[in-house]
Amino acid sequence: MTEGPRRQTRQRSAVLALLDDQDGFRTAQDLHALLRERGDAVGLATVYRALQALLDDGLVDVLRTEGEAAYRRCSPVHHHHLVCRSCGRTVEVADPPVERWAARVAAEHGFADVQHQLEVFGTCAACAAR
Amino acid sequence: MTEGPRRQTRQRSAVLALLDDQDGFRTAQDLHALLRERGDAVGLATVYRALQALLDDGLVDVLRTEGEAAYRRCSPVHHHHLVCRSCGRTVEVADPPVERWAARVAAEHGFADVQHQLEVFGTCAACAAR
DNA sequence: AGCGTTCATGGGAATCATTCTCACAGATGC
DNA sequence: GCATCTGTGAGAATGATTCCCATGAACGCT
Repeated sequence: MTEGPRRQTRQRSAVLALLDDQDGFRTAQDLHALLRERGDAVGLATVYRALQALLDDGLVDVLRTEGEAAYRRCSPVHHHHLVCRSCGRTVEVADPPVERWAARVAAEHGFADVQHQLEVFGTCAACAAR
Repeated sequence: MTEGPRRQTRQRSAVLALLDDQDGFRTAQDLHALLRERGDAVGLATVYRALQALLDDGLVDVLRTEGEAAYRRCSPVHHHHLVCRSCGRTVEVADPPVERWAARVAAEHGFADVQHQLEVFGTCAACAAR
């Protein structure tokens, strides 16, 4: 999963820095447009490559719902997200019980080398008020 | 989510019948090819429309991982999947604890109208043996 | 059964995200 | 500074999904 050594370039730093400023999940296309606005333009293909690399290194999370994939900067430890359906705001949450539950259920069915992905969607307080 | 009344057509029945015969998740393209082999051909666009309708009615589950979406016939009650990474075989599992956990965590952060999606991936016993 | 309305179909074009190609630029190591 | 080798970028290519629209088939009614 973690690939060999990465070369540090202006473009990769730009993508990561931009992600740090974002609150919720952003698509590759969004990031590309934002970078262009911001002044330090990066090729679209490069944005995709940078995101793939960051994903391999566990520095971003990906969310594939409808159509396009969305990325978000995240802590490198395992966790899940609470995502607002309407504004995209996200909260990282840990879930010890689910970890154990997943491992147990998988074992019961003879599955090994287990991973899981869990996303919780809802409407956040701010959006519900509207 | 559940749309208006649906018209019952040969094509929709064919898609649903085919899904009933499948074991794991299948992409729309796969289903289209299988239907063609089987004799009762259905247009690709129609396969997509049928799957979308079935999805709205809660009769199939969708899995969006890499590239294309995969669909599978499922029971209409809420549940999750244990999916073999290598052969695609799936097992439906219920998870009362996660339900409660998700609801509680969401409430703590002021989120309402909560939904969640959880998939567990692993290598099934048969595939691990190889 | 006949009929009209309305929704579904299909095939090819259109869309859209993502990946590939390849010549060139820049990072890294010495 | 230099050689090497990976990263970049623009556009083409790919591939899944959706749109368009003329034709066909359900459904409700009589």
